[in-house]
Amino acid sequence: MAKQYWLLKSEPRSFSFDDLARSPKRTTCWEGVRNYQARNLLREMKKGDEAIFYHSNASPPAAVGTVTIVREAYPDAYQFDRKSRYHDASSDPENPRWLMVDVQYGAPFARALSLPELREQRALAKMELLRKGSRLSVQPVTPKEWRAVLRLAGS
DNA sequence: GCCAACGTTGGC
DNA sequence: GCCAACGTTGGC
Repeated sequence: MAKQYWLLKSEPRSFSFDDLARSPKRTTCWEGVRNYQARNLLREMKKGDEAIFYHSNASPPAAVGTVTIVREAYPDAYQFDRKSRYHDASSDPENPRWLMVDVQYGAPFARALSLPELREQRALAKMELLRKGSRLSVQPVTPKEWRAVLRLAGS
């Protein structure tokens, strides 16, 4: 099975790429995905896959580095935590609705790639991130797009 | 803060 | 099954 590539969005005010660098083992669980399409993509992730770490709701919004999937999808415990903003009262513990993966810090880009700059790239014309109205927080990235992004980042 | 795009909910 | 109302995401 060939390595797959992904893009993960995070609001830096909640959890930034630097926060991941400072996390124990430079690893975190990717909790809080509450969208079925995004969840289905989490389920397809394989250990060793890589993802672009993207800062949404930032100024400017930007791709800032890479992470590696180090644990494949497992139930997101926060869905059963009444105090969590990710609590989902209608999820059945016998058949958990929401999943998460673990990701590990990979490499920072030599420079952040802002959303406007990404939009200028012809090689990225069809990238999900750049589609009008795209809101998915977990997105597939083609190998071609992956290479184009890393080349642009000078990585 | 505004608002477009999208997903979900729930009445019918 | 339709669709209006509502909530969320996220760029600007």
